Amino acid sequence: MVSSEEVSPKELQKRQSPDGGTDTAQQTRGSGGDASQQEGIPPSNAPEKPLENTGGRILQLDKEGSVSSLTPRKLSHTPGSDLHSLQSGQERWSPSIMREKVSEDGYRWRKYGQKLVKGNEFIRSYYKCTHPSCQVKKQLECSHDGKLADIVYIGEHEHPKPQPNLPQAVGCDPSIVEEKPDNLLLSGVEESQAPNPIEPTTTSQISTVTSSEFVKRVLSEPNRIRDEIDDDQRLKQRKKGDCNDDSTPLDKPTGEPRLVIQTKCEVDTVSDGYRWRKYGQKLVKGNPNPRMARQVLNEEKVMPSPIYHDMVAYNSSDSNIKSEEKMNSELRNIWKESISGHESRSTEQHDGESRTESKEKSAACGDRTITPDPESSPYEQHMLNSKPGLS
DNA sequence: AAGCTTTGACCCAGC
DNA sequence: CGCTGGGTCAAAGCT
Repeated sequence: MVSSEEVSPKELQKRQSPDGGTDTAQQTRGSGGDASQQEGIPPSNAPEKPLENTGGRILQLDKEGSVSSLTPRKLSHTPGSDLHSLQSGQERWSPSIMREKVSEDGYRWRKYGQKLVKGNEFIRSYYKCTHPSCQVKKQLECSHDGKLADIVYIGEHEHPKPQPNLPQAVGCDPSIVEEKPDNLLLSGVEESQAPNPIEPTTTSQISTVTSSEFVKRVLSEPNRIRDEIDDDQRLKQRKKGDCNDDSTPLDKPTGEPRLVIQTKCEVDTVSDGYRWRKYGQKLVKGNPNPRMARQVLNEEKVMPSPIYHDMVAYNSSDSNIKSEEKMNSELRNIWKESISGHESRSTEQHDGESRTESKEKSAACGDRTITPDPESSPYEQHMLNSKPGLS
């Protein structure tokens, strides 16, 4: 909505329509209407998403986080564009992102709903994996600005990723970008974030089930990812054990606790990369309805600019939970260790950041900051370490 | 023509 | 028991 650029017919429509444009009208119950534009995600129509650049860089991945392919179709700012911009530091892409959009996670997603969640702060989009037998879902929350607030994955893909080369429908996961080898940004992002979660310490333990694979992918390097992914997935699945191969383990509503790891991506001006920070983690019980989690999230996500990312893991057994606890303690240790090693690094980065935009970020994040929470810290540390695309 | 997004409405769980 | 809010459905429209 904000955009002042071209207005697609649809947009016009929306604007004209009562709801459409302005959204946020609360759609408490029905969602519909409004947010569509903000979403920006779906490229298909929404040209408007304002990219956000903070200081020349875009902090947000698209809402979808996806990186769409660059084929030029309509221009719009799409989410992906942001990424690009990030990279190039400027323009929106023109790309058509719509259909060509590639989900970073490598899967295809279909949007089946959108809703304005409480407070209207964020618009939540619901996506389902288009794979016939896959019931994985993901929820993207975007701020009005079009910034990606957070992503929640529900379930795990039990199927191989669609061919990367094939045009992806929609999805974008900010977090994952493996699909595009080229994307520096993306790769940067991915890597940065990836490393963390996956780190054996954290990831594997934490998100044993679900997101693990996802995370992994993210972590893994863009290039090799593809090949590895399949293997990884398999391995993970095996590890999971409790989950059946084909079924969607996660989606089971029945009281399986799920672990939601909330991470935020920040642009590190200094290193020129991205850093992912864990800013929250919670175990959500009950049905997939992330309500509880949401509350927490809302609290946490305060800042618009950074990219937030939630990883959700479903734990099917208590044992998992326990392991998590263990993990926590382990993490603490790790964290301590890392602090010594990291500290220098992380601090440096911070410092660097502070020079430029960092202020914004820090300001933003700073609030929520991840305090030395034993749990979070480790993650954070990892993230910090992780270097954006290099390494 | 197929697939996807949009969006209003419905359903259901939690309070 | 009613209200609120989140998740999903499904028709319509668009690419």
